[in-house]
Amino acid sequence: MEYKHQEIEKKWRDKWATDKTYAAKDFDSKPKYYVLDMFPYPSGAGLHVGHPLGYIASDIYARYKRHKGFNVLHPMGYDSFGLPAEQYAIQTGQHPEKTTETNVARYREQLDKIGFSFDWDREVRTSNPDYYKWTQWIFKQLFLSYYDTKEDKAKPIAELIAHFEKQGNEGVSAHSDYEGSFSAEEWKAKNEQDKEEILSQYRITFLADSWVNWCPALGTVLANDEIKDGVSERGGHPVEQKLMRQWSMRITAYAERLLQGLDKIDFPDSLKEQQRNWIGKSKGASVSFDIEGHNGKIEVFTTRPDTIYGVSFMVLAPEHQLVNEITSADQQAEIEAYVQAASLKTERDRQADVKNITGAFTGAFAIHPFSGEKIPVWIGDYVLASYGTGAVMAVPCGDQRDWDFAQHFGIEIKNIFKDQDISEAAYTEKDAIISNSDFLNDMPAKKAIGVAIKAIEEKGIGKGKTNYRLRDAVFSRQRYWGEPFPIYIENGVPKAIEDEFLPIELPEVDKYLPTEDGDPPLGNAENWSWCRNKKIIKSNDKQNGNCTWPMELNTMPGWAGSSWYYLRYMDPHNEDEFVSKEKAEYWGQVDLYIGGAEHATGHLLYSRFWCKFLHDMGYISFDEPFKKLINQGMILGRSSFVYRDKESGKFVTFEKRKEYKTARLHADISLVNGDKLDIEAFKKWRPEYENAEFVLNDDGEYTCGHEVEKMSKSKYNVQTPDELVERYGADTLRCYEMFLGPLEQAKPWDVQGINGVYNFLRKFKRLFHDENGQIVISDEAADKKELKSLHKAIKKVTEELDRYSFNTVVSTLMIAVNELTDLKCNKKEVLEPLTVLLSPYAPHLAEELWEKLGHSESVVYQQFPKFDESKLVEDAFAYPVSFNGKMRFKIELPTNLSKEDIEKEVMAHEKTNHYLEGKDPKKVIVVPKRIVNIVV
RNA sequence: GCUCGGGUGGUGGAAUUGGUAGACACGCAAGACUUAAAAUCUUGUGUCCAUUUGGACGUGCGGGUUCAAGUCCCGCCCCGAGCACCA
Repeated sequence: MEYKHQEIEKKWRDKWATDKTYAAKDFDSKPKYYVLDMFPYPSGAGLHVGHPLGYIASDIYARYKRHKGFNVLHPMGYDSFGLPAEQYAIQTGQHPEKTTETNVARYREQLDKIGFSFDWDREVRTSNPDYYKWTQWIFKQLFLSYYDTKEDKAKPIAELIAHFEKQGNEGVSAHSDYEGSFSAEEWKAKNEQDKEEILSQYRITFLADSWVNWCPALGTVLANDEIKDGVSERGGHPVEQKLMRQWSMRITAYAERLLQGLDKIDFPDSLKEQQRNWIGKSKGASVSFDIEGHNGKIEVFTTRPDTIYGVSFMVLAPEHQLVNEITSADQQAEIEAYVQAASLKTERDRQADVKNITGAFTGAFAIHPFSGEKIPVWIGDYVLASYGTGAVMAVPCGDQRDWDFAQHFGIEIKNIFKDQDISEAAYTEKDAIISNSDFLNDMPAKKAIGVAIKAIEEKGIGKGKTNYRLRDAVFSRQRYWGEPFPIYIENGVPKAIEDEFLPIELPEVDKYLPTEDGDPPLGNAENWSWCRNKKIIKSNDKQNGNCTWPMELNTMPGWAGSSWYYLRYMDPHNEDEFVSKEKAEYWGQVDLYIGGAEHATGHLLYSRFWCKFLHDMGYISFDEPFKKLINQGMILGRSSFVYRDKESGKFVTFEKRKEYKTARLHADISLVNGDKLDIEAFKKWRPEYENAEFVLNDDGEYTCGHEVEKMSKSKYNVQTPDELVERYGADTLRCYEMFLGPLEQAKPWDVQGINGVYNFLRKFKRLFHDENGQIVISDEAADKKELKSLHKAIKKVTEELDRYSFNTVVSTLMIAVNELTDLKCNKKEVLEPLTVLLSPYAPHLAEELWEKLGHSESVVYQQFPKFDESKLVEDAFAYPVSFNGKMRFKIELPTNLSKEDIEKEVMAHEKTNHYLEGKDPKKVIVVPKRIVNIVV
């Protein structure tokens, strides 16, 4: 009897599409459940078997929840703005939209073959104007808001302006870089540019000159999370620091809430840890040091104010503003040379150079605020301009870097720790007793921190302060294929374009490279400018020249569209709102979110940030987007290698490779079966191998070497799902990908075991048929053994799915099928629920069998079978688990029995009696729930 | 260096709260059906000792708690991931 998976799967795929079987209903009496996948960037390479892993898991869960009576939202879309399509456009001139269209079509085709229960009517694409209209709109809300630190939420900037007009910036509690003060009159007297200069220091998205990561090779700026090890994450190009006028997001305003919010969401520990790390909260104090002979002060941040008497020098970052002012004449040349050298170093050089201690003395001295001592002021690139205040008070006895610096330059190292030896290294633990420190003497360090902060505050030289490592995120990119900003620049002042003109659609350009003036690609668009009559002029209308303002030429980064897409799925066709309040209220948070761990500090942090903002503005009622997150592990490729003798050019089998001088070459995995090379296929693979010669092993075969690597085209180790779907069917692929191991774990792809899963499905199908392929389903009542098998499976599958253990479910079903096959069970009473159990994993086959059972309605609408504990009791048995003067028995019994019931059960039970035969049970002791101690 | 994971047969991996370690599957071996191969089916498969019944040892290493430890506690070793001049 054949398992015609292709036929079956096509039939149901078509039916589901026609019937819109998986459409999610807005508003339903059923409870809602929202299962989301991280939407893909549609790349030209298509899907390999690693991509659908997470989608399969989420699909299984979505189907399970439907069976459990939930109204499930399970959508899919595309993160379709991005670099590859643009680079392809630069090379070929093909519009990225076209490339994207093609790739999306291919993705869709591949996805459809795997039998996902997506509600495709809700598909979104970030590059679609109907979608990015709302990305632009949200951007505007951010632009038109500031963060009130007293109410701890974002508020409209109009309220801040009203405040300025009434009483200047006095009494303003806002997250801002602005430090000056002004009265209402002074505010009103300012011109528009000056006002904006100040406002931009309050806005949540703002345009400002800031130090950014500039990647010359990509021709764009990058956010911190787009840089790994000092080079761009995409392409690995060097990155340098540059002062540029750029859009940024004041995510730092949300640092504390982003940190606190982690406690109420169910994310993997490692990911939470990464976010905590990224936010990098540290508590301490800011302290100002006077400078001898100068008005300025050096402000430092320290986590160890208790060590203030250990300060023996100060270090400023080379970029620090004061460096020029305070440098003495005789140190001028040295300092300038050092600053110059530091500015030439890329981020990467600087990191690589950590062990090299460099610095220069400014010639200036700071005054110790307590002792009044003169402290030399140095500069050094181990102090980062971007963290804290860009200056540190150096305490060599308590900080290893300071210690190294002092040692290197022969600066004094004071010891302020009682009984600690600091001759070889700094003592960095916070458990020392402080000494040589005046009023802090004899205090344990932890106590001294508080006392020191109090003293600092009383003296008016600083205050207790919390610092965050998190930086504001650069929001503009010098690229074409992204969302245009809904912004024009009027006399140097950025202004938001009214909602009625959104979306601002991407203009056509004839080339996708920067302009000759160095403007971003949008600078190539003709008449890309804003007219006072509030329209982008389409024609080359010179006479409007005096009433048009330049448009913002940057586009938004990739994470703009992906920061809120989960909301759009709730209401994808709404033309008046990004999501209606009612629908956002109904669908609420994403209950289960599945995706890769690589977005830990990017997408997952930005989405949380935007969610909190939209919550603050009253658009949505929740302030965390994702309730539970699972990171699926990467599926790695198993590369195959052939070994070519460098002299003869012969290919040497793995066993004999050491006898020759060989070079290792990747061989396409489709030419290899169980490490044995298909020699004929290999010869045909590439023309240059046509006449290849081989040194075979003793069995006359060619064995390949192998290694586990990332799946990639260039390694010839890519397995596409398509070929497997064709050969084994989507149901097999789905089961097999789950069966491979725990979802979260990285695992090498190995097609060896797929036959086992395929056989399982065939065996499942065989329960319904006789040897001739005739349906044999019996209406007879199932016996106890059959029911036990079934209910064991129901119990386990339910428990396993409830704890997201997707891999073990397959085994459980296999066991059930094996048992029922042995029992020759063909009872409808058993097969019906069993089919529903199978349905999330192998939906096509389940539908087919469900139909064979005589049902006209889809199996999708069936309730998940309920576990009946009493069905297990019948077959309870006991066995001895240890003998040590006392005999103990483990007995399988329902867990809800009382101690007395268990005793009764044990005594009454046939098999127990069998074990106890000839013995006289005296006492039964219940240890844990299901374990019974019988003392004999 | 810091933080978080993780070490179980030839392989992928099972093992709720401590309770028959190695489920399930792959691979391998033997057998059945075949002229033969493939496919399929049956049986076996942690290691060691024993011809059998059986026994001993076994979850990275060393201790400990317990009637009972892969699981809990203490001390190490190794692997993976993330962060890292963050003051």
